[in-house]
Amino acid sequence: MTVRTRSASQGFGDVRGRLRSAGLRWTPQRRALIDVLKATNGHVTGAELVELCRGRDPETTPSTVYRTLEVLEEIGLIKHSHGRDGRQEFHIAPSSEHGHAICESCGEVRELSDADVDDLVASLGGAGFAVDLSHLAVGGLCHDCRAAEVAEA
Amino acid sequence: MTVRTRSASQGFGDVRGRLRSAGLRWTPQRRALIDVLKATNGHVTGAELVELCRGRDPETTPSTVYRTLEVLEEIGLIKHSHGRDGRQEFHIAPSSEHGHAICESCGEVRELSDADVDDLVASLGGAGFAVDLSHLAVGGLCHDCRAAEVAEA
DNA sequence: GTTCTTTCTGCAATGAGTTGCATCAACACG
DNA sequence: CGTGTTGATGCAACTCATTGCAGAAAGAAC
Repeated sequence: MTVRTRSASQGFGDVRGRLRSAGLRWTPQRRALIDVLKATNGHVTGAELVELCRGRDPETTPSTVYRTLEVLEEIGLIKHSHGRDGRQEFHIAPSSEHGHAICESCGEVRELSDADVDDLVASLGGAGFAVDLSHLAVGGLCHDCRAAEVAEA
Repeated sequence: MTVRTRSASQGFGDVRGRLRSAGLRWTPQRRALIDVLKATNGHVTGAELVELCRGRDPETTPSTVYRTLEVLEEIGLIKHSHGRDGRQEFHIAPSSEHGHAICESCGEVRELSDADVDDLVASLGGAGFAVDLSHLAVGGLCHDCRAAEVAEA
């Protein structure tokens, strides 16, 4: 059913088809947002996406952007999580689910490997809790920022 | 320096003194919020706290509540994290730091044990990332909700 | 108790994100 | 190509949270 490739941007090839087969529509606004998403590599906040869309079409309204993001998440094209300040961060859906480690000082995001979380997933799984890796966010300090804090003290 | 006890509510015994020794002030508004916090056991959102404070004093303004929460977090009395919807959740500071597993369906929150996260902390620590356990949030489905979803399908 | 310093409060404005509702337009069908 | 159905859009209003600023008041000193 689902074709699995390694490329994260693979899914962007036939968004229209994916929407249609879900009974959803292909509109200029959605096309614009997808173009914007294609052009970003990494993680973007909702507000940033609204701004970027406004760059293409100044008429863009936030509600449409956020609703479209919801839809795109439903069809598995993107994922969102929440940064340390509680703001949404979107990223194009990876081929495999993964969590994120976010530096609370500089905001740097790194992806968690399976090895990082295996034990946690197993431990909670044993307790009946099914972990949703895509929503796993670990706060902390990255190597550089920790070094900087130590130097300060 | 810091007296360590097992009781999470221990710290609430001398908030006034703790504030004073940090050059901060003891005001009616802060007293009200602390009373409210004492009365909650578990996790509360910012908005809920504002509402609860309004119950005691209808004049309460959000900015004061949020700023006081910030102060209380600075002196280590409470901690906050972000729920699956990005809203803040506050809880009285535990004797030991711990993460949370949040059910994305029913919102149930359970605390993570050290055993749950040991491997993750070690793994990231090896890569130079210092995990802040109090900000660790794992999304997923609790036992009951997972059973319900399976039954639906 | 009066005075002074400095923090805190409350207001008003702002930003991020969400929602209800009337209107509009994809797109399937004839 | 015309038409009808249904999903999408845009607006306006709303919630949660944050911030700048002027005035209020806690607490220390006298």
